[in-house]
Amino acid sequence: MGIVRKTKSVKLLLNEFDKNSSAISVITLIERLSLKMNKTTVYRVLDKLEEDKILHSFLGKNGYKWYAKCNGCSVSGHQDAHPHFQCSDCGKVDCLPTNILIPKIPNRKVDISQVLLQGKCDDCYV
Amino acid sequence: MGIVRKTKSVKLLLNEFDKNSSAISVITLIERLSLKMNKTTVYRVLDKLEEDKILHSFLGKNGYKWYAKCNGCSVSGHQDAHPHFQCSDCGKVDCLPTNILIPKIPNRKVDISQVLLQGKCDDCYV
DNA sequence: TTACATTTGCAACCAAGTTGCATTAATGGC
DNA sequence: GCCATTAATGCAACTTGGTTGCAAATGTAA
Repeated sequence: MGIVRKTKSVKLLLNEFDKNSSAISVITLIERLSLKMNKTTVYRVLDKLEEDKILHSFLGKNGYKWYAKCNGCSVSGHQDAHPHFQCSDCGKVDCLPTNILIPKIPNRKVDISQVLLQGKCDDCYV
Repeated sequence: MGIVRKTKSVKLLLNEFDKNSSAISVITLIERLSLKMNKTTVYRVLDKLEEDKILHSFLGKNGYKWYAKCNGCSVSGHQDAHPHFQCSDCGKVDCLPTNILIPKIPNRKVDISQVLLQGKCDDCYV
């Protein structure tokens, strides 16, 4: 049903994404907001923000859930074909503005494509 | 250190991949072999088979670990740039022989690229 | 201000994967 | 084939990301 009430928890979470341009893992959010809200609330609010296409989620390298602000997504059409890049050194994750070309797969209908690239980011690349 | 001894567990696991051409989730393997070996052993043997490049692993749609036979991988060079396809209906996962073209990303060094496509497979596509 | 549905906190739970350690079983040398 | 060595296994307990049920708190429309 998405977000109905602008509660303190919703504002706190949105604020985290406003002050940070890259993706944030749920684990980090729970840790960072541990004094201000319960982990159950973190999970539930993130769920709703994703329903409303304000955030989108994906899985990082260990299967942990990450969230990032949606850019150019509407409730009707969620545009999540962009790849995500995770640094194997510092663990940071970014959404890449690039668009990956997924070739037609015979006998299959592709609905979702998830691309996770791993390597060294700008800061960690010596 | 990889596989050193050809134990019963190793043979049983390899046998599962021989009789099945698509990828198998660890969960399925543990379930299927529950009478013949412990889940700890399943995890440990799979680890070693991956070290030896006999199997390769990747994460399915819920972050669960899947394994599949390596094809054209050697201990020196592991070729895992192929995408994986998971059916959203039956859950089956296949390695696709296609090769995805990952564009150069500025300021970043890409070492691993993981592509998970989701949709309807041949059997479930009405 | 009130009423009521939505949201939250809490505690208990679930399940995938890991760890430590004592026991078992491959393997190489004889 | 037998034995000693050491890798591999089983087991039970644990870790941890994520979920659930329910009572209490809180946002909002009237």
